[in-house]
Amino acid sequence: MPANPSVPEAAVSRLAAYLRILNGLASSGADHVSSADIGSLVGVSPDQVRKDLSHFGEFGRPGVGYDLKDLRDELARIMRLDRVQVAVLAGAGSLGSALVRYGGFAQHGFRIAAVFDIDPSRVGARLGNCTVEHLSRLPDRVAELGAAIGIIAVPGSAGQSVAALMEEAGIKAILNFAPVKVKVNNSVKVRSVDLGRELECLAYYLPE
Amino acid sequence: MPANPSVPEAAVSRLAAYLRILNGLASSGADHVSSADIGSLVGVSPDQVRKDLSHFGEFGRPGVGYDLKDLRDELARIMRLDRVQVAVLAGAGSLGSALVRYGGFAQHGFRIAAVFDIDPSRVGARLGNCTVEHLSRLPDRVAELGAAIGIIAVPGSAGQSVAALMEEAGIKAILNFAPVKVKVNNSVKVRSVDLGRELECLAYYLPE
DNA sequence: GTTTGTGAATGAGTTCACAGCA
DNA sequence: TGCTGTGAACTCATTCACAAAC
Repeated sequence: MPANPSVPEAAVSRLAAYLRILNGLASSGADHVSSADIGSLVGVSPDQVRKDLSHFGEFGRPGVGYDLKDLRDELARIMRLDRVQVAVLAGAGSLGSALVRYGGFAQHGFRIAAVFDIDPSRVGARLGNCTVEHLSRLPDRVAELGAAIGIIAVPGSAGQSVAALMEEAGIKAILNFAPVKVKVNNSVKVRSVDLGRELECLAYYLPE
Repeated sequence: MPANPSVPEAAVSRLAAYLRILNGLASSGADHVSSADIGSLVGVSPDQVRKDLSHFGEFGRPGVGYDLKDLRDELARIMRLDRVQVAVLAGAGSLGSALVRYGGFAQHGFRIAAVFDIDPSRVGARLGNCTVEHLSRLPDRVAELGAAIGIIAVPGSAGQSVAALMEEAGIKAILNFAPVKVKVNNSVKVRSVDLGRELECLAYYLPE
């Protein structure tokens, strides 16, 4: 079931949310959940939950619901979150540093195994468990570490060239925080988060 | 033209991107642009550009295109980015600190005018131009500063209560980084960015 | 009675295609 | 000819509704 392109991207995002809920519920004793339970905790309709799951198979029993642990394991497998994913980070500025310190990633099974920057004054600095390395080391290190995920936290002007470097190094998925649209071969998946733009959009909704 | 709800949210986001492009182009001499120019720089179709603009009026001239500065000014007005927007930030942890240091916001006309945290060990610390204040000061300070935007960078467990506090204080738009769905009165606009989930979604697209 | 899985209906947003103006 | 603005066609996702399973 590897990355079926017919599954809406929004559905993939919701599946990640369901998985979190199930992980939370797993520690709290219950052993079955319904699509209504999941939906109300995540904020979507039960129909939506069932439709999202139906892209991948039949996991529930009519009249009963879903076995909590089974469904959790299935979702983790579908989302490739049943193993540790190794990521590398380009950019050790304020955003990059925050991402390394942000515990959330490790907690979700991601390991930021190397950090790179092009600024010599940052190279050699300690950041979390990593020592900042020069960007030119990225290809070698990606190969050594077997990293499949790249995180771009560099200024917009450097975004495209870093993306190209990652692609060349064999990175398969990129989380891009640089405020530019990066172009890569379409075997590489890119998701972009533009913090400035998020705020700009909010301003639109302000009254007068 | 205040926050027409019939305008798709995706269109609003693209308008912000167009505005950035236009700001870039404005310094580079040109005085007219076509929807094709804008589209190719942002990565959307010319049709899309024209359709997005058409929600707000007619800004171009057939056969000629758009006057660069006029369009820039119109978009800035539509997006409420023709004035400085005052924001407050809740959460002075690693993500909150990074957001304050991240120059990008100021550059786009946003001013983070106050930072709050509930942890006494952080209160009083210096962060950018601000001194971290106790969260209980938020309502008074929002009123004093006339802030309309709130940024939530606290753990998930505190997200909902902080959102409620902001709503009560008169905040009209919230950028939420806490990994929970926050519920507020629907006169308050919320956009959420869940960094953990972004990475989780990427994992799905990895081969094997 | 409860809850799933899914084809059909609805709805939202994007793309098409063209009339009309410069 | 070149480019805009926009109704119409289309695509895609969500919601509905119901038969089948427990």
